[in-house]
Amino acid sequence: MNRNIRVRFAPSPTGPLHIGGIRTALYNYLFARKYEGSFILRIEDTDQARFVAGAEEYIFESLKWCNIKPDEGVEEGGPYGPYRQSDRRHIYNQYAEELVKHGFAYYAFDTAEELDKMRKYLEERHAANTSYNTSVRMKMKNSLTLSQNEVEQRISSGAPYVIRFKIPENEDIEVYDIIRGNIVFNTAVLDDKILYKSDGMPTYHLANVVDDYLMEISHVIRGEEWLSSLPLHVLLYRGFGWQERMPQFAHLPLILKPEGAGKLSKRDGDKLGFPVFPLEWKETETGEIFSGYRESGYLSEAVINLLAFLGWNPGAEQEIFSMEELIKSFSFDRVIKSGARFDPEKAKWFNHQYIMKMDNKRLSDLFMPYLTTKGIEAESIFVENVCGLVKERANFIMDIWKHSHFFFHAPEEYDKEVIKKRWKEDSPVQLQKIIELLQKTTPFEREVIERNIKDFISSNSLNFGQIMIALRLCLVGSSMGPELFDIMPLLGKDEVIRRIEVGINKISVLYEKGWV
RNA sequence: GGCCCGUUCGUCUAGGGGUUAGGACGCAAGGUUUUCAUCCUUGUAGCAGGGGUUCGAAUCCCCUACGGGCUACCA
Repeated sequence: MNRNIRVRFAPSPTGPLHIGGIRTALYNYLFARKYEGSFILRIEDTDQARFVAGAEEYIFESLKWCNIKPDEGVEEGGPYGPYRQSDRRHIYNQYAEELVKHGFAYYAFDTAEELDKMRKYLEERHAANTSYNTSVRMKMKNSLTLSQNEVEQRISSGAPYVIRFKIPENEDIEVYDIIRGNIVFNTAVLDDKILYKSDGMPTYHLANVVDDYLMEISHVIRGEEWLSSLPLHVLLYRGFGWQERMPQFAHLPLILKPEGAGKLSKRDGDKLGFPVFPLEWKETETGEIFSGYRESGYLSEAVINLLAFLGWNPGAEQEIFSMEELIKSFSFDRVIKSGARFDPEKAKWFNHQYIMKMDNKRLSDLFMPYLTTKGIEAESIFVENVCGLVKERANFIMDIWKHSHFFFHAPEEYDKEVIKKRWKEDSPVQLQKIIELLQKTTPFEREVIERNIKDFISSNSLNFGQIMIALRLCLVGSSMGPELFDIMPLLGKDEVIRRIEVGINKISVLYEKGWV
């Protein structure tokens, strides 16, 4: 590669960015980092009608959460700015005009009604193609059919017009795609796409080519949905005389719905119980809420890891990759060509892997807000220790509560099935002895407690499981959770003894009344 | 409909002429554990179909089928 690597992620702020977009951003980012190039974030907001308030901020925040940092962009600035197309609107017109001047484009004045009529007409005749193309453009109202005089008159009188690209009649356009190899398109099936809209804004096609050129983009890495417009873009580079500086293209496979047909879309997630958005998004008009990975208890590292593996793999058996490792291993020749179905179960597994190996401090920072929601206040060192004990059984951040609630409040109920199976006539007597034993246990630490209790059980020839479960019932309320010898020191001597006392009373009552 | 892209276990994938077609998720069984979870072991299941090319095809070519994308003054 003899050119500086410069790639861009170019989302349009028409709504929340979904994980397909995040993955595109990620691949761009990985590629840029790997070759020490630049990753540019460009906002493509040329469609004023589809502008959605807050969408741009959402994009920035999502990328931040994912730890994908642009080198240049709206927020970062940079030498090729501005990085928002609406802020660049003044530069596109001259390029569109240039194409007209050189005969690669033309003005068109057709109204929406006229276009409609044309399509209907062609449809009725079962035309292979109902688009504005080489075979119909000479029948429409444009600068190819109207006299120069009339064209000038219309434009100067302020009549609305667009600029369309004049597609060559019958020519094979061969383009190389890094992922797919050579692809041939015949221009006969292409249409005279609008480059410049009557509202004074360029369309994606014009803006994207002009900006990629001006920003010296070396590689265009985008979703497969753009593959069909690739020949148009190539023709545009050619029309401008920029073919020498045309970027290389890589069209990524799409992320498909977990079941059924089509690419992953907005409503799939909440329908099937997984997020499709990185961050929660609330539709301002309808108030509809779309869940996000962050709010659903996913770790951003896990999301990055699982997204990286949707359409790419390192060719080795390792599956857990940090961002640094991804950067090191990423390459286009290991990007898959076919679309990948999103698998929520595998996503869950990835998250579990990351929660298990996550540092207790960070985990507790993430878990703390959930505790606050429950009205629980706890010291962070205590929460850290709790997280350390239960993290391996949590798939999501909030699962920690499910596995640790007994650390924060004494049991109010006792699992009846467990009482029935494990509580015995003499359980209260034995537990009473354990209370006495624990009272004398100092320091109240894991090893000491364990030794004392084990000695007690064996010297009295008691059933280990029976005693331990009775004890667990008192402390936890059911037969779940980490090792009791780990739980007790965290709870503290006083609380442990108090819980056993309460447990003896309450469980005995249940047991005697035969409620179990 | 037209054009383009694709097709290996249910899902994500390894594999580029000779493999018992490998791994992961899921699922199932067993083991470990005072409990739950983790963990370990084992099992489950796949080259879309048909033609070629070849001594030999998951691998190369063609056709069919199926899936997907695009087909807007949207990106």
